[in-house]
Amino acid sequence: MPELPEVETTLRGITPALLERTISEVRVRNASLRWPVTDEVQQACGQRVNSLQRRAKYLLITLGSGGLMIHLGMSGSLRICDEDDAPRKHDHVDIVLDNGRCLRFNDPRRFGLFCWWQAPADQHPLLRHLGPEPLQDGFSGAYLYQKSRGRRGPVKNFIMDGKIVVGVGNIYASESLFMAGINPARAAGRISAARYGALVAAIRDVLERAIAQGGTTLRDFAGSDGKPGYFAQELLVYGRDGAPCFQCGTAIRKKVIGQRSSFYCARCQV
DNA sequence: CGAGGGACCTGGTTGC
DNA sequence: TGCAACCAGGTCCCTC
Repeated sequence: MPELPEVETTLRGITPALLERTISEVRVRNASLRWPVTDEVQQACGQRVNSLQRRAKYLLITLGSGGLMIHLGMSGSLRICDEDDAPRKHDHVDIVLDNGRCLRFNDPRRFGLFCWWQAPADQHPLLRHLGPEPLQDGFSGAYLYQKSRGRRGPVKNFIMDGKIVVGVGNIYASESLFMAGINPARAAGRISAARYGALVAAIRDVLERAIAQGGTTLRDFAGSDGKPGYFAQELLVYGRDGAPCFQCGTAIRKKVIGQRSSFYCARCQV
């Protein structure tokens, strides 16, 4: 479900409710996520929330010592509620605050992650090998060009590889490649530096606009306030197979690349 | 090292 | 209406 804009939307939504509050309890109703939720998370109890951040699609809640890390996987979401509100189906974990409010983690498919980390967070095994953030310095056309030399695989897989750059998921990979006029199946190592410059600009542009719209709601994404994201209406190719390209009118195609559905215009994207 | 495929899950939609 | 098949916004891990 969530790509970087949806995680960023969630982060911004939950931050005011958590910041500078003390965690009174961590309630685990169902520990069987992708990795089992361990008792380590109980170290959060009694600690104050110093800050919340996002790294890639991971949410980091920094406490006085160590912190909690949450990943929403394909179907996860977070919302703020009262601690005694009746849990809904797939509400697996609660972070109960000292004011009776509660951060509730819901994840039907249970691909998500809820774990404890010890500082420094960036040395955590899941974070250590991640590439640069797409909206920060260090991510540039020159960087992508250099990293892609010798790569024979499709450029779409390349930009979705978290070791190369984080946060570009299936929707925004298709969108940014369309915006840059690059065919998603083209070998990453056979794309010029200039075209990578255009691709970086497109990735930044689409992610920033999606964040401004509160993310993309395809079927069930909602921010922490329960509201959907409105970027779906700005999608240029994703989910539009058979419909006319907005640039040239040719029917948008759908093709499986790297086991994921990809959408593109065969005429505009070379 | 890179590429490709399977794995982990539930639930909504599609097609017979 | 019933039921099976297929599909879904992620990413780790194993093999070649």
